[in-house]
Amino acid sequence: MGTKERREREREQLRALILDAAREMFVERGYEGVSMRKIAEKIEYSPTAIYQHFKDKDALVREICRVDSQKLTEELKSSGAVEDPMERLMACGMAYARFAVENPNHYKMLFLSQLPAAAYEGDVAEFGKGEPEMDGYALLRQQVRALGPEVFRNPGMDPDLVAQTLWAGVHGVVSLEVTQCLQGWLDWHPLEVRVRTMLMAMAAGLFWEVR
Amino acid sequence: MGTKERREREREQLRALILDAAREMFVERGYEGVSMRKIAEKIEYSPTAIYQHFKDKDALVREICRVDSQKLTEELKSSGAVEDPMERLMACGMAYARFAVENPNHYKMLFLSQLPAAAYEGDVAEFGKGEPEMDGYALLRQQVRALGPEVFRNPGMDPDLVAQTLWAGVHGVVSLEVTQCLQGWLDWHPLEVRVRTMLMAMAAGLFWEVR
DNA sequence: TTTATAAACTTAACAGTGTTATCTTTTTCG
DNA sequence: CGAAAAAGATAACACTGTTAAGTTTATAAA
Repeated sequence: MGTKERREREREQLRALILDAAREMFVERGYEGVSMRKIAEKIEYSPTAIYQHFKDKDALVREICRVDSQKLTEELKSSGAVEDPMERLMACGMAYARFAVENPNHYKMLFLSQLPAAAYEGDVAEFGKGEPEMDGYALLRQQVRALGPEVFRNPGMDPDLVAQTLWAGVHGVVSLEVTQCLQGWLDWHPLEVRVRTMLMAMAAGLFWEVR
Repeated sequence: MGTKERREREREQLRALILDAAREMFVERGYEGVSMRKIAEKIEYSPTAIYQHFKDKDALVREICRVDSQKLTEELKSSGAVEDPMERLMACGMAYARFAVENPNHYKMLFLSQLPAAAYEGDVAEFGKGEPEMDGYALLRQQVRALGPEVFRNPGMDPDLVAQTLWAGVHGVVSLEVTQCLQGWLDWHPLEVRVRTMLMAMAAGLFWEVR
């Protein structure tokens, strides 16, 4: 009588197979560089088989992003080991930047395309939102709050605004890096220097008593 | 024998026609939303006619970007009217952000795709000095230098690094805006608040005596 | 003016894309 | 067993960027 369970399990296995193959290919060649047909070829199924598990290419990519953005959150959580709240925040920013340059195609799909926007309209998207364990932004906000309101240069400033500014700052540096938009005619300082400078500048600008 | 001149002029006219039609369409629908065939249809030529003026779609987009990034530089130059160097720098940042949100598709093509990168590889020498983005960046650097070295919190800091950090900061805010990546996931503060906060934070972090 | 030539332009095609209607095969269950 | 359903494949549609080959048109030479 466990046939139904087995069917369900097999279905899940194929879904996982698709996701794994697609992930690998997207990581290597980016969104545009991967076609449904090539994914199908890799897993030795017909292209239509994929459509029984994902509505379309975007839904597939979105699912990969959803899962992998949790990996980003995991990376960020590694900064939790740092004692000092301010240094922890800096470590979090550096971890973020590291993830981005080590997974440029993932990063592009996550934060440089408008795919997810349309995606998160659905229901599964809300999954984990607001919980620091699963939501990278929530983690960041928590870390900002942990600094205590007394370190804010502007006492009335919303911690959310601070968090959003910090995020945008690091995002700005790494996104200019991963899309090598201005490579060649600008003498960029090394990435790590730029990230560190950005973090230091924002920290010194937003908070008291930094170094 | 002005026939040759006339031919050249007519050729230039068609080129301009293509550019204008393509620009309008790209502005409205973005890179992916516009096909060579649709451009051709709009100007009432066959698709191949376009290829006599531009090597491929990327070259066409690149040319549009090249011209229009000059417009960005013009916008930035408008901040020159402001007397105080620090306030001028802030005005420049606000102008940059304004351009981005008013021309989101242009901004995406300029700084959120890797098109230009691949483009400028071939003929850096040709573009080189007069490169519009270069001018925009040069303008920013000039404004940073105009502050004088005594306002740098870190006296030894390279003005280029400062300029690159400022750019990245504003770019981070507006790029998260134009790709509405995290729309719905996050309760964003209004864009203008975020840009202003970013500029204030970086200014306060990088320089002395801000407000 | 007629003709060769070069430029402009189009047609038709190639190889690819995401997606889906239709069909076939396989599996489950009464 | 046979019916029902699920899984999967084939073949097609309507696109895409791009180009080889052919056609028209305008120029320059004879």
